[in-house]
Amino acid sequence: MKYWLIKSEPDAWSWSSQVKEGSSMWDGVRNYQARNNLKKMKKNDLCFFYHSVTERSIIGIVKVVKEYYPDPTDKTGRFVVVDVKAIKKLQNPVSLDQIKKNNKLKDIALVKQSRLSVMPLAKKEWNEIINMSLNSSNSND
DNA sequence: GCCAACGTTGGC
DNA sequence: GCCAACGTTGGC
Repeated sequence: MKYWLIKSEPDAWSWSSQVKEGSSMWDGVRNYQARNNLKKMKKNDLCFFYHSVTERSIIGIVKVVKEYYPDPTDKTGRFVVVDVKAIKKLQNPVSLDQIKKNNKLKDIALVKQSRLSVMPLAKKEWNEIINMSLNSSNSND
């Protein structure tokens, strides 16, 4: 079981779209590093769903329900998608600000590589973010 | 194969 | 809305 974080601009594809659709393709990735991460995803891996730009918060959790296959929206045939399904919304969204302030999370790609849209998370980083989502008063650590 | 130019992303 | 950072493209 691996853990990931995937980003979307809520204007393009939001958490509520994901919930409404249930299981759906995670398409539109046009970056090789992100694609390579998609290819490493296994069925039942979990991903944080992050809203970029307007909200800059992790809002929910999705599960990989189908491993990678070619992205039908990509005419070059170079990129892939996975299918993901909304599992649950976080009790409290975890904002980019909170993540940046958390010393245990200072090395995650979300902070260091702000443009990467699909990134792996270590289990302890995953757990740390889960903890933060359970505790809205968690501003410092 | 290098690198300048360009386009895109995403934080601010 | 701006712009820095970064990835990609294409000319050489």
